[in-house]
Amino acid sequence: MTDRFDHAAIDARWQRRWEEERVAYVDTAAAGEKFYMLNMFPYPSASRLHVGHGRNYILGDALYRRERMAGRTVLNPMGWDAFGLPAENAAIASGVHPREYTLGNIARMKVQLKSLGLLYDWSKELASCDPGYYRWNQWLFLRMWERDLAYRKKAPVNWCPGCRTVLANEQVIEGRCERSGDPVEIRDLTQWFFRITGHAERLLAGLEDLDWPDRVKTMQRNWIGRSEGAEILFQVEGLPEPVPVFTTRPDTLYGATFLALAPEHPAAATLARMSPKKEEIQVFIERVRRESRLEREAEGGEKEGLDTGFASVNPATGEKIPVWLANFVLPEYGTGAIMGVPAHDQRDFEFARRFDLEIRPVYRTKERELDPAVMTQAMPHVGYLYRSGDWDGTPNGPEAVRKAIAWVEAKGVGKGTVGYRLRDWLISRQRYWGTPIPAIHCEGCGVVPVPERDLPVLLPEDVAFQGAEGNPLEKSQAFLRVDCPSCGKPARRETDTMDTFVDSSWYYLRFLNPDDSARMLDSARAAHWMPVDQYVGGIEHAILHLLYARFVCRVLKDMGLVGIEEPFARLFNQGLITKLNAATGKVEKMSKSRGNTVSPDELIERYGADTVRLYTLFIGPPEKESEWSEEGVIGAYRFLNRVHELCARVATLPGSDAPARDTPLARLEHRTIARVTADAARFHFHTAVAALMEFQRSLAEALEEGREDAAVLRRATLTLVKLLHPIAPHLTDEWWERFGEKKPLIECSWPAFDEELATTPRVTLVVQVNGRVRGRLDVERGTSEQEALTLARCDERIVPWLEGRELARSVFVADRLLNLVVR
RNA sequence: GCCGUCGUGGUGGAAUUGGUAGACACGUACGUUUGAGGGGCGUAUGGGGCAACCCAUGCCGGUUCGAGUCCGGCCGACGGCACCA
Repeated sequence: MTDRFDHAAIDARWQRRWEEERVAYVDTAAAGEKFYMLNMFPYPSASRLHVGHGRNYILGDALYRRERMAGRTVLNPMGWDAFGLPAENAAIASGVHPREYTLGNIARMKVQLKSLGLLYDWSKELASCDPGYYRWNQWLFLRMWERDLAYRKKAPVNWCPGCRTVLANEQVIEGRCERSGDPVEIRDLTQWFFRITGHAERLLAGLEDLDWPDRVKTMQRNWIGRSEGAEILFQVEGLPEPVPVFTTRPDTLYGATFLALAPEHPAAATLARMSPKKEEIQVFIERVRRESRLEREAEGGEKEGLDTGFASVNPATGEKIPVWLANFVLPEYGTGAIMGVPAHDQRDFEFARRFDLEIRPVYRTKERELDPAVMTQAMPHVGYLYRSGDWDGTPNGPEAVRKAIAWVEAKGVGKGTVGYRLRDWLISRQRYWGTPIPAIHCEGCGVVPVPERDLPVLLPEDVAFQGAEGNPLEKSQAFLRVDCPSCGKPARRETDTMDTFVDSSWYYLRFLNPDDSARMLDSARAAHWMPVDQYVGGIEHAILHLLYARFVCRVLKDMGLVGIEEPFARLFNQGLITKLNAATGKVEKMSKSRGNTVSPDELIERYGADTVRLYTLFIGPPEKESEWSEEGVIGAYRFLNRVHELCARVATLPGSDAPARDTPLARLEHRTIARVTADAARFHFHTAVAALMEFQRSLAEALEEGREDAAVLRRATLTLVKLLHPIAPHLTDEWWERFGEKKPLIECSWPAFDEELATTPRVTLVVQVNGRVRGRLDVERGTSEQEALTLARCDERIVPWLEGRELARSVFVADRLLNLVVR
C-alpha cells in the first residue's frame, strides 16, 4: 500500500475544519433536549500538560463526541481557573506580571488542548482573572454579606509561612499547606469567612441522591463530620455563665470527673485574671497557642494540662470536679470545652493518669467491674450503666444516650444537639493575584461594603512584586485610598483577596452567559441547562471544590437565581496515570515534581493525536489508576495503521448499491455496535477498543479471503469508522469524507444495531458434569434442555463421565450451559 | 482506631444479573516478508504432566448443581478522616 497514514496532515486538516465549521458551537438560548458536559476547568500553569492530565480531557472529549452522535445538543465549554499563587510567585521570581504570565500560559495550553483534537465551544471561554468575571465574585460576596453568609471575625487561623497567606481548613493536609508543604502555623487574625457551617445538614442530605462515586460522597460526609450528642452546662465557680461542653456520650455523665477547657476558650482567660496563679496560667495558654497545629494534633502526643484551681460541679452527681486547661481540647470543635470521662475515653484516661485525676467507671458487664487502680487504658462502652442514678442497668446503646439527653433537658442543664467537624470557609488571602474583597475600612463607620455601582473593584496593575514583602496591594496607594461610601471621609480599602475556590464555585453557571455585563448569571438559561449532566475531573477536588460549589449553588438557589441546589448531577473521577520508575522498580504518580512526566507533544508528533487518544483510553478502566507504557502506545499506533490500510483497500472496491445481506460479518458488525455502545455508556472505552480491534481483524480477514461482497464490506467499514470516531476523531473523519460523506462525523448519528442480527445463530453450550467443564456443544440458539441432554449423552467427551453413574438432576441455562449432576 | 476501595498470567487488563477464567493489548519465542529497521504479517504463549487429566483469580472456611463474582474470618495494598470529645 502506498497510501501511508499521514497523521500529521490529517490531524492538522481536521482540527482546522472543526474550528472553521464551529462544530462545537451551541446556542445556549435555544430550547430543546440538552446535555451539559463539563471538564473541571484547568489552572493555567507554566508546565506543559502531560499525558496524566490528558486523560481527563481525552475521556471528556470521547464522551462529548459520543453524546453528540447520540443526537443530543451538548454544551461542552472550557475556561481557565486563572487566579492563584503560582502566577504571583512567578512574578516575584521573574518580574513578569501575573496577568501576562497567566495569559501566556493560557495561550500555550489552548494550543496543546487543540492538538489532541479536543473540541470545546470556545465561544464561551472565560478566565476567572478577567474583571468581567471576578466582578461577579464581588457581587456575590456583597449579597452574601447582606445575608450574613459572609462575615469577618478574629479567629485562630491557619497561616502558611511559605505562601505568606492564610489557608482554609480544607487546604491543610496533616498540618501542612497542601500547596507548598510548609507546616502551618496558627495565628489570631481578623479574616473573612463564608458561613458554610449553616449549610452542613443540607450539604449532607443532598449527597444521598447524587450519582457520584461513593468514595467522594464518603469523603464529603467525613469532612462534614456530623455527630449526634448533647451540650451539657457546667457551672464554674467565679463565672457568671455556665460553660457548655459537647459530648457524644452524655450517658457517661456520672463518670465525668473533671472539666477541661481549650486554652483558647474565653473562660480560660477570665479564670486566669481571677486566679492567684495568674502568671502561670497565662504562660500555659501562650505556650499551647504557639504550638504548631502539627504538634498539637499529633495523635499520642504528650497531653499538656494545667489545673486552674477553680472548681465546677458535675450536674448529675452534684460533686465538685476540678477545672483544667488541656492542649488536646481544640477551640474550634464543639464548644471548646469537654467533660472528662477517663474511664471510658482514651484521651481523658491518658490525661487523668498523667495528672492523677479520678477515674470513675460507669459501665460494667455482668462478669466484670472495672478497677480504676489497675486499668491501663480506657474501656469501651460495654455492658450496662451503673453508679449512674436512675439510669442504672441501662445497656450501652442509643437508649442510654436518649435517657441521658431527656434527663439533662428535664433538669435544664443541657440539650440534645448535633456537632459538626465542618468549619466556616475562610476565604481571605493576603495575596495580590485574586479577587479583591469589596469592603472599605472607615474609622467612623467601620467595615462598609463597596456599593454595587462601584464594582468591579479592579486589581491595580502597577504594583511591584519583586523585593516586596507581603501583599503588594498594601503598598498601592491608588488602590488603598478611597472615600468611605457611607460618610465620604477618607478610608482604606480591604486588601485581602478571595480564595480562588470562590471563583470555581460558580463558573459552571457563567458559561451560559460569559459576556453578560448586566448580571452574574442568566436564570432562564440556568433553568434549562443546569445541572451539569456529566462532570469530569480529578479526585483531588473531592472535598474542596466540590463542597464549595455545592454550598454556593445552594446560596444562589436561596437567592432565587437558580432552581437547583446540586450543580453536578453525575460526577466521574478519572484515575491517575502512573509510571514505572526503572531505578526503584516502583510505580509512581506522574507529576512534574517527580520528573517522570510524558509529554503528549512528542508522542503526537511521532504517532499522531489519535494514537495518544486511543492509547490513553485503552490503558485501563478510566476510574482506576493506570500505568503508562511506551510500548503500549506503539500497539495503539499499529491498530490505527491497520484501520487506515483497511479503509484504503475497501475504498478501492467497486461500488455497489446492493443491500447489505445477513452474513457472518454483518452479524459481527451488529454485535460490535452493541458492545461498543454499552461500553461507551459506562465510559469503558478500553473494552470498546478491544471490540473494535476484533472487528477490524475480522474485516481484514474477510477482505483478504474475498468472503464477503463489496456492499457488506463497505458498510461494515463505515460502521467501524463511526464507532471509532469518539476515540480517534481525525483518522475517522478523514475516511468518512474519503468515502464520500459530507458532514463531519460528530454531526452524524451513532449506528443502531439490530437485536436479531447482534445475536449469533449458533452458540457454544458448555457441558459440565458435577460442575466441572467436560465438553462443549456447538448448537443452534434456543436448543432445548431435552435436545441438549440427548446430544450430551452421545458426546464422546461426555460419555466416559456418565458411565456407571446415575443422573440425579440436570441444570440447564439456555444457550449457555448444561450441568449434569451424577452420583 | 473509624470509614471506603481493591487484590486475576511475565505486564496493563477482560469476564452486565453466580454459568467456558485470562477477551484485547504489551512483552517473549519461533516462522515469514524486506536492501535495512525500536518495521509489517503469521503462529504460540497461566503452571504441571507423554497423555487422560490435575492445579490455578491474596489466604482459610461457608452457601450453591456451579463462586473471580455472594457470605464469614484473616493477610496485604491504596485512599479519606482522626487527640473531633
